[in-house]
Amino acid sequence: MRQMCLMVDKKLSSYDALLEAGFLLFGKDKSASLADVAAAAGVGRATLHRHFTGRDDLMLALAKRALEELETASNAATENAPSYTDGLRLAMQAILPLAHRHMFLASERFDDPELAAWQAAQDRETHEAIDAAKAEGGLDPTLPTTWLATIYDNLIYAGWELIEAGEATPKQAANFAWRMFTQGATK
Amino acid sequence: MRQMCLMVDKKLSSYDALLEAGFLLFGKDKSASLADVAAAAGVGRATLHRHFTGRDDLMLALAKRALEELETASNAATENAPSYTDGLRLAMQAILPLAHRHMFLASERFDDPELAAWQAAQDRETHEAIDAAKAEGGLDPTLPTTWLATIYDNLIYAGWELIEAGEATPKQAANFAWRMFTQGATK
DNA sequence: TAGCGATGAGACAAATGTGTCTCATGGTAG
DNA sequence: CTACCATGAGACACATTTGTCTCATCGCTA
Repeated sequence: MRQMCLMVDKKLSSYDALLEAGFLLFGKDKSASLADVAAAAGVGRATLHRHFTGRDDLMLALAKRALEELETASNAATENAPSYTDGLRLAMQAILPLAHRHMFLASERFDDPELAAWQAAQDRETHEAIDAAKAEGGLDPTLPTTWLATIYDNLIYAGWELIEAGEATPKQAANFAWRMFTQGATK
Repeated sequence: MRQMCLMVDKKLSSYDALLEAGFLLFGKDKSASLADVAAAAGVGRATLHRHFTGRDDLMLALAKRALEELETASNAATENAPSYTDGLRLAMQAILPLAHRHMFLASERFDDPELAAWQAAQDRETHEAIDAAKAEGGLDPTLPTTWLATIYDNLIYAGWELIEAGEATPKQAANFAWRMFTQGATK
């Protein structure tokens, strides 16, 4: 059961190695022990506790890092998008391969105002993009924005499942998810 | 943290009450303790161990019960379906409200030949229905059946999320999920 | 009534996860 | 070189979970 060897690149700092190991192990099993995470990071158990007070603190740091990565990838992909509709497509393409890194966090409950505010801002941005895409004619304006946002997220997850199962390449999965989104959500 | 009172209808047998409690608690938190499950079932901890050898055995029983419920609901909904396409629609409608009962099992690894065979049979049935719907013209035949099956499942989950969030009624969610599926997957 | 079977309550030990502490080591900056 | 700092290893105590066992109780049946 134990991870006996290094699973994470040595070049990383202890802090980053611990986060990487967290994504790796908690992604497989959210109840992995902190000892396993430390071992996978190639650091001692004490060092984990030097950086994080405990499990909750580590989870919170993972959530913030995930949100950070998501935002970075999304912004980079959409900065030159010619339209909001294209922006949604490009963001989906960029986010899809990263989805597995933060999927295990979805069912987690965090009690952190900073994270909550950040997440709310992300949600608002997505909703605004969807509303703008509606105005552009890319999406059916009679469909509630919350419905479309939920579908958008779940199509990303579905695409990742296809990649994970070896059924599709990242490009194929992204194209398919986008096709389902636009064809399904146009009048 | 403990569940001090009965959470499950008294009319059930101990075995069924334990399964109900399992769906309820593991649905919220897959790492809930067996003591909590027993308490929620209104049953002593020893009785749980009289019915199940341990956590894995209980999880396996939950998986089998979930598959059973799924099959029953799906068969009842589709027995008079005029076409395979309609069958997929009716099955989606029937399965959607039950989805949350077995979603937590999706990320579980089972090592049971009976369950594996049963699950494979269900999968085969779904794939056959999708292939038949393609032949009927309801779905784009150039899309891989595995892709469509993955999307079908994820749209069901998305629909359940909408219900859970209070954003849509079961009927609305089912209609929306079906719209996304057919419009997205037709040529 | 007497006995049988299922059960709840609780005691118990073993295993695991967790948080803290100490000590020796190795690298780095002054 | 020397002092400092982060670290790995390991010891330790504590809490939780889990599996087993015993015993008294309750409902039902012969």
